[in-house]
Amino acid sequence: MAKRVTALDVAKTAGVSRTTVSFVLNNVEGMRISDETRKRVLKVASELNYYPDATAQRMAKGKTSIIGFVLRQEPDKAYADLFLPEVMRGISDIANEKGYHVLFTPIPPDENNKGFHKLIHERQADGLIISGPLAEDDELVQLYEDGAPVVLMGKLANASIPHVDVDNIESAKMAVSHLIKLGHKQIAMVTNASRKYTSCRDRLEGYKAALEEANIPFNEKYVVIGDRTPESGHHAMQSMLYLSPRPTALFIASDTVALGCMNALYQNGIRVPEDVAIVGFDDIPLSKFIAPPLSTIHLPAYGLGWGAANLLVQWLEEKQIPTHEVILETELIVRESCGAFMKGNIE
Amino acid sequence: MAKRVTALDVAKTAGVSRTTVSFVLNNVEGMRISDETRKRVLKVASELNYYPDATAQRMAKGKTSIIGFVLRQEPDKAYADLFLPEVMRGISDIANEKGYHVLFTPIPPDENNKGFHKLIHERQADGLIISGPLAEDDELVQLYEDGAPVVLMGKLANASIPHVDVDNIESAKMAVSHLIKLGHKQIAMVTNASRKYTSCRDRLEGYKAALEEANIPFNEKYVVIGDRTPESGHHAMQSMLYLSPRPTALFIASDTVALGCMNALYQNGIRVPEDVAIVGFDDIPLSKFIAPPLSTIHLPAYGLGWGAANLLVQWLEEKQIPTHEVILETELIVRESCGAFMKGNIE
DNA sequence: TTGTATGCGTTATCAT
DNA sequence: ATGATAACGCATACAA
Repeated sequence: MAKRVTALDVAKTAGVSRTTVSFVLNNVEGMRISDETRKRVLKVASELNYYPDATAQRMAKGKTSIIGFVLRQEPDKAYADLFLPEVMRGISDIANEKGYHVLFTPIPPDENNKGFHKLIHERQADGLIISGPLAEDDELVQLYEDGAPVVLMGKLANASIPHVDVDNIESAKMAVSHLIKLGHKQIAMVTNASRKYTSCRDRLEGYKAALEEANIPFNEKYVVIGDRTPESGHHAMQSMLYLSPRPTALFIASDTVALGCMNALYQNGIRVPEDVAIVGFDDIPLSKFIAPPLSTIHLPAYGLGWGAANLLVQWLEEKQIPTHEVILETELIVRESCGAFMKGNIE
Repeated sequence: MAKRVTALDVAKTAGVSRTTVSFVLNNVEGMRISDETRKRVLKVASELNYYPDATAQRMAKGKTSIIGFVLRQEPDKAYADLFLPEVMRGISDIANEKGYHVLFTPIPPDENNKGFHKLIHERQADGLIISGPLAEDDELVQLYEDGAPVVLMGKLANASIPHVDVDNIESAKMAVSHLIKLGHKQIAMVTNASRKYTSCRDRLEGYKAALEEANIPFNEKYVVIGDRTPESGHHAMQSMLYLSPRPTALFIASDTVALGCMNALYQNGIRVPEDVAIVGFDDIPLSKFIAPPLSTIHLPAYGLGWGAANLLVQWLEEKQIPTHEVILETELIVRESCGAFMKGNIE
């Protein structure tokens, strides 16, 4: 590879000092530089194909202009979740706009090395977006309390770390209430993730709240743990087939998991929505394309990524902790899997 | 945030010089350092919570230890493709193992700024993995010829840039031949992407080759362009419904696109595989979970990411261009959508 | 075995 | 308006 062109080379060729080059290229205010020199410097820089060295810039400026996106899940699960790509798109868009780069880093929850600390203390990134925090995560809280710019997607129970989230409780309740309104009483739930994640706990709580409101007794046997993948949904469903009475409706707190559930039903000749009604959660891009199209709770995936990145950048630029909580709206999307459009039902 | 702890702080507290600290922490060979000092330095470093500053390290070492992962697609399409996450997992795994970080950067194909050059010349990364190259991409070729470490996922027509890929022609042929073997003669194709991408051209070529081998005339009307998203598949399918004679089988060169096609069929009451047989391409993780489970060509998504990252790291470490071509195996996965298991068909 | 001195390519502060 | 120079934190060749 050709030798690097430095600012000094530009300065020499243009017959000015390094400083002047820096001023021109960075458009420093107040420094009135003759139009002629300015033009000459710009011309030379372009001719020499000069690009400032990012590392040196970081060194001098004391900031990396990198935001880290941390996935707090086992890699196989992190990547199976079809929710992820849209989130990344949201993050990328803001980063792009504000001149940041995105470092992508999966850190499994069981890793005992100090993954977060390392990222921040080594200055790999100026700040972190943490996706899917555990309900308890001391290391994370510690990091925040040390003053590190950390923003969450999802929330942490007992800490006021800035975060972007949806109202998981209310959204889950909305889904289940819809099923109740359609006349169902035996409503089971498959969770989106293991119980150690906040999002799982909250959606479960919403499920319970809806039942309670309708005076339907809660039955522990009607709750099965799904864990982010279609495979886990398939498993969950299998175990539910032998329940008696068999549920007439399912609230599945993740569309990705729901795919696996529906597959298990398909294999067993159980029809959706005729034999069992389903409402999912997330509204992943392909929910509308599967057969039958999935009724679900729409989550603003792009918005979550966008919002988290925005919060973080704000923090970094203004050097003070931004709004602590941003809650985005969700929406019930009625398609076919819940049976609302079947003959006999209104609408 | 607490003031940074530098190597100098560690040296002072331990009562040694900066150099010694550096030697101990980097385990430099040949420098016999007394066990006692070594231990003391290590202890102090740990007590002071010292982490070397990555930026400074980069500066001194002249390398960033970052590999860039570039998506050469319109963002909305890049993220819609369900093939992506597994690729990223493959890249992350290698990067993790070899001590690299991954910079994630979508660069739309129509962008006229020199996206690649910038990344390399600014030294944002030591090398780049480019996903989904266009058939012609002068800028990319230029970069490679300048000696930049660039590895492709997919291949470029007229350049010998190192790449990891599958045999798209042969794989597509395998898919179509399977449909022919099942007795189909009216076989249409929906492409995976627009014609400017190499992968699209090659899969189309494989489709033609299979037809030719079976003496089935090629019909231009039977080829419709899909473009990475379910939406595009839905569109493509709509336009195909009015074809006469209507195809009895479909080769869809992307499972993601196939989802949209199947949805259009579903809406029109056309059954798969009874009315139309389908073979997809990619074997995205959820292909086995949709209804009916999708027969498809399995692509080693994880392996492609892993392989590309591996090639790049090799290049960076050994400072010479690695093997120019790595071709991974594909496999026909027979599920239900192709109708091979229907009554009347053997197997 | 350990310490000294220099370079990496910028930015930014201070003179001129 | 422009130029000299320090500072950023680390690695390393060289000296002791």
